[in-house]
Amino acid sequence: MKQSEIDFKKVVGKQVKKLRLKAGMTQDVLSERCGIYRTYLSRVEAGSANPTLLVMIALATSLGVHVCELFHDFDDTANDLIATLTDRQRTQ
Amino acid sequence: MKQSEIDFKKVVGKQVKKLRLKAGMTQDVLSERCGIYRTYLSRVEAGSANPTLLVMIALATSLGVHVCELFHDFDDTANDLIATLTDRQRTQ
DNA sequence: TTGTGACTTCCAGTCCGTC
DNA sequence: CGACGGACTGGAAGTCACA
Repeated sequence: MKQSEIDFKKVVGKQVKKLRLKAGMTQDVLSERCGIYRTYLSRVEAGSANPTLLVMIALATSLGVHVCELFHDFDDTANDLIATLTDRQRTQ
Repeated sequence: MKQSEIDFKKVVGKQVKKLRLKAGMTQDVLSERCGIYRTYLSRVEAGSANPTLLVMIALATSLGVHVCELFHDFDDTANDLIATLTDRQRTQ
């Protein structure tokens, strides 16, 4: 697996954790609220899991935020990637 | 499966398709560029697939947009959901 | 060019534990 | 309360034929 992929999962995980703590919830409460398993939520927060679209939507709505919020922090990483790809497009 | 879940996948799929056409790519080109199979991309666009975080990031970067763009259109649906959940929090 | 059915493979997600 | 490990099952993801 590429390094960037690990980063993406880690960034999303950290964001989930941050928002969860901000909302004053335990993993137990949040996991129950959005219908996923607590141990799996733990993996998501740790950045070792690769959650699906529906899981992320469930997390976002249970946290009371828009899905975009989960991706908020890797703007820089993402923009770098986009720049690289745009570059590649231009030069080929 | 709940109706709302189908909607979410459909909305994301439509957004991918819209952005792909806007970039003037065929499914074949986009799928190759982000390393997923064309027929699977077709299912994602149709809203029948439930893509993972890494797939969506690959799609977004290959399309040259931020991941948030993929969720752009279901602001209303999402906000309704959040409102419902916030309500539930308040009343329990 | 794209959509879909059918099939396989492997990981997302569940459930049990321990520390 | 949360991290982590392992074993298991269903579904994400990969592949091809065909319309």
